Amino acid sequence: MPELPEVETTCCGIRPFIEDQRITKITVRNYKLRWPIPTNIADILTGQQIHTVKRRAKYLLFQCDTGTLIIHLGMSGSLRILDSTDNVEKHDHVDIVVDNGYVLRFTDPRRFGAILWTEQPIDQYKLLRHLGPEPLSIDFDADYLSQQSQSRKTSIKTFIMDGRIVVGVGNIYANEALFLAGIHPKTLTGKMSLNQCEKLVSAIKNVLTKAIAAGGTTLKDFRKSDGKPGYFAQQLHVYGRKEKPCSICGTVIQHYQASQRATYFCPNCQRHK
DNA sequence: ACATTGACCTGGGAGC
DNA sequence: TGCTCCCAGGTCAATG
Repeated sequence: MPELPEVETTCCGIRPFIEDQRITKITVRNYKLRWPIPTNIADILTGQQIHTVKRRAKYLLFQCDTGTLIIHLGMSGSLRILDSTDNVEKHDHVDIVVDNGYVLRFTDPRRFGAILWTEQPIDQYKLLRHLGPEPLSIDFDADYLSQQSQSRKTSIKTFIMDGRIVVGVGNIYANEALFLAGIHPKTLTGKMSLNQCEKLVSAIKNVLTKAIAAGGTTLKDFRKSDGKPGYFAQQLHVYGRKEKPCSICGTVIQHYQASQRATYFCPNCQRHK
């Protein structure tokens, strides 16, 4: 589910309640996520202080005294701040209680999420080591995208969803960014002009920034840390709009499957070049 | 080295 | 009402 804007929204939402707090209790109700939660996680973390709460790609990173707690929301995960551990529901897998009394609760129906622990420097950790630049950083620009795209042989949509190229762009925002840039999703990366790369980089930064401002996109499961949905779904131009008219030109939005991912585009606004 | 596919899970909606 | 099938925001690991 959550792409960069949803993870960023979560990060900013929980930070004021969690940063600088000490962990007083951890309850794990189900250890089986994408990878098993370390069985000794409560022993390791109880009593440790959380110094910072940060986001890298779609990972949430909690820098503690002796290492980093890593949380990924997978497809259906969310983290909420609660003021008690009451009303535990079916998919509420983990509670982290801190000494101001608040509870950070991890909920994830599909259990594609992950909760891990490492004592390594975080950028050397296996899952983060090969990640590309943050899309909202100055390192992600048209020259970079153009340079990376030359040697590769795949579609531009697959390319911008590859975390080794740029992080945080999932299926929703890949569709939206290509629409905003006027680029057909099947365009081969090697055929991208520098001008197209410029348009695409701006479109990615633009759509992610606006989605963060709206609190992310809630299609189904995503909840902000206060339990409310994000409102960016109202601003989607193509994602999920199969057979509806394009909001710009009225042409019917087309749809196809590409490596098991739904792809949506306007055949008029996004012509093959 | 790169590109593609399968796998991991649950729940909701469509269609019969 | 109930069953079956298909689909969903991610991404690693295995395969070609």
